[in-house]
Amino acid sequence: MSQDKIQLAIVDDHPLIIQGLQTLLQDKADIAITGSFTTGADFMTFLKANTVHIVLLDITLPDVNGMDLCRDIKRVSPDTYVLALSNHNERSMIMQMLHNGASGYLLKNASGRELSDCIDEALSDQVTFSREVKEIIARPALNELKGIPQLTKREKEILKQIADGKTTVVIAEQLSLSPLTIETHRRNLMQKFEAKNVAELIRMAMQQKML
Amino acid sequence: MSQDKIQLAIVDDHPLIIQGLQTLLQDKADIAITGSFTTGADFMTFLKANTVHIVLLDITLPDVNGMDLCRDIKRVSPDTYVLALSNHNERSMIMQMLHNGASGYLLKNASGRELSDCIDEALSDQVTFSREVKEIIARPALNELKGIPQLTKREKEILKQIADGKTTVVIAEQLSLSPLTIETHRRNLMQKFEAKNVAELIRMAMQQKML
DNA sequence: TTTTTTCTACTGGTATTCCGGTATTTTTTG
DNA sequence: CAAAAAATACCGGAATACCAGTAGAAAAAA
Repeated sequence: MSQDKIQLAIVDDHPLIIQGLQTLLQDKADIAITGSFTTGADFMTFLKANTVHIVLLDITLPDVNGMDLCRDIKRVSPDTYVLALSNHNERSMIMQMLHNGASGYLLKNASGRELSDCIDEALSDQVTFSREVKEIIARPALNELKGIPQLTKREKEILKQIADGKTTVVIAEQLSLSPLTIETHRRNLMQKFEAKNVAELIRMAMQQKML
Repeated sequence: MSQDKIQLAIVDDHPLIIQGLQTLLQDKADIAITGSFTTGADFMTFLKANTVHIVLLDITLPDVNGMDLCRDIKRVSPDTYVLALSNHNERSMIMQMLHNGASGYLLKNASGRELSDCIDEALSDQVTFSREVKEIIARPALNELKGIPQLTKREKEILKQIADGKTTVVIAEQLSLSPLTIETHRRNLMQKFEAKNVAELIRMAMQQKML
């Protein structure tokens, strides 16, 4: 049985990507593409009735988000390797996918060679990344040193409320805290983003995709 | 000479997409893929020495932006049809590409069938879009009626300055206007966006991609 | 268990925004 | 040209944000 082909599935809502992956993987003699799917639900149905050794998973699907789907896959079939495919190069996204059981993370601009290597590595139970992703992971503090501020949990919470148009007093009431505390947080936020006032704060935060 | 194959080029920095396009277009007997490129510069070099009837152009390339590249292509080779391929579904982006000479605009989640149709249409000198893009173009006023406010020139100008953290007085000085005027504009902006304060105003504006 | 970070809270004062109006002039559009 | 829209400008006052500090308690990291 061990000489049977590896069963590989593709989940991606871009037909072009599916097409490209299929063509690329044709060359690999030991791999059989057992199915391709454009929604998470479709794939989950398939997975419950079939063996899938490895799945190439686009984490931005129309029906479900990649994190949840990944977790579901590992729950239904813990031995299936999940390779995340994505355009998102944010650190947090990568980390979340790994946390949810993914074996690796590739950006969609990865070369065919990289993809092929990553599949091999994943199948031999290694965690694997495309070149660009490795770079992102490599520099943890570098980003923080270079402008993008790190926010605490409370700060993120309060930032959202401010962006929502809530005043210091209202936020304080909602969180059962002193307005003075909220103000301190607001000021710390402004300092972190080097913003002169809330208007700039919100702009900065949104540009940095903190909102 | 008219029974010669159509020369088609692909410009995209995602190898997977190139792969997918190539596979897809294999079926079309009258089309020859004359080259695929991952940077705008590479393609321009090629274009200057070769005939290209139609180019599938990813408008988010690492080296140059799609608008400029499209304009350059049409300048060097006015008879080359440019089909823009993109993930961006913003109206303004579509319009800009058309304005710069593109024959059509496809989202990357278009099906192979759509792509094929669009190529045929472009080659017969029609302007062509994938289904989703058509929808975006179709509703011009619909958006405006449904929440997204129309801003006047002045309002846009002042909105930008507010987002930049400038106060009423500073903006007034810069525009040689009374602070009271700026305040009126700010208030009108907040009313249009149904925002309670500047924080919410900026969030709304950015979400609506007015900033 | 120290040390550091985060969260909490304060004083006292200034600057700015925000509100509810009103109104003239200029520009655009039917 | 007349009507509508946009840009300009004003008053007075209440609410809120912003500044420059300081500091204890709780939680997280070393």
